[in-house]
Amino acid sequence: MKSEIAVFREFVRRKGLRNTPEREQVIRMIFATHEHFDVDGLYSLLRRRKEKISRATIYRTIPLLIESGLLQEAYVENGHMHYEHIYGHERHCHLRCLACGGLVEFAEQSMAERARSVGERYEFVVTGHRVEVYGYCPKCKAHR
Amino acid sequence: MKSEIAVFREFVRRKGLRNTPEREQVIRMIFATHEHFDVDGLYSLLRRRKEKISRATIYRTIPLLIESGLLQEAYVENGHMHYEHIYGHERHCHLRCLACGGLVEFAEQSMAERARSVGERYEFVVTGHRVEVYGYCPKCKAHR
DNA sequence: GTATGTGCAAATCATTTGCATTCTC
DNA sequence: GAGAATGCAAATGATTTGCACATAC
Repeated sequence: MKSEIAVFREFVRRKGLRNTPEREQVIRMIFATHEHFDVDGLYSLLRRRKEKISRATIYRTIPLLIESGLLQEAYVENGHMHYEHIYGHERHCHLRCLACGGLVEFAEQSMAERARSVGERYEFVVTGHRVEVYGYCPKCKAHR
Repeated sequence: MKSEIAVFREFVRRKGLRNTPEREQVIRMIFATHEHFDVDGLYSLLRRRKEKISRATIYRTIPLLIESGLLQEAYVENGHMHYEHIYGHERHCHLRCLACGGLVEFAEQSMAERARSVGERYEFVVTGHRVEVYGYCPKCKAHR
């Protein structure tokens, strides 16, 4: 299996774009973190590692990563988007508590299968899916 | 089955809030439109009907509608949130084309069942779910 | 060498908020 | 009558963009 960087290099070449050290740093950092991130968190992480990459570059890189299949939007929280890397991972779904905002992840093979079969029914080429289930977690449902 | 307005009135009473004609207009308009909407679209619709309701009121009403179970966030498009009313409807899922942005809706009972069963596994009280599948629609996949 | 990418700071745009006024209960 | 809700306009905060300089191919 190709590395994320390799996938991105190929994508960039195919599109006639250019690869840069900044973009590769962004990719490495994204794949070094366990899972979700937002732009500001990523920016801080990069700064802490002494990488001088601007927010603008991060914002400009993200659509490329999505288009190349490395990344997907996960959910909006506190008014801004959160992303998750999806290359080389089992997809997971999110279970969100509406009261405390808590997030539980779960892997659900059957969701992925259903997503694919629905896509086929509409003659789509399915590349991803996102599932969010909400309700009240054990702690919060007790408080109601 | 109670009307949306009745559900909201009860919610408001239970929370010790107040009902207002503005809120009821918002609810009527949301349930009069077939399905998805965004704040600006709703605002324009209301204006066209000569209802003088400010954007601020719409923004302040939406969280109440979500909490009362009438509405849910559907997806982010063009940088802003889109909502869908969910009371008295079969839930539907979305199939999105990554190339042209096209949206197909589908009802998928099995998704709802899986959502519920996953929630139970984590001892959540499940109140809703959101599924988005993406890929390339028949027209766009041909162009690649 | 040329087109693309980067960083910065300013601009944009959705959403939120302070405040004076109006309205529900 | 008291606490809530509304409308307006200003504030906020995430994201985008113009531009001058740097860099990949």
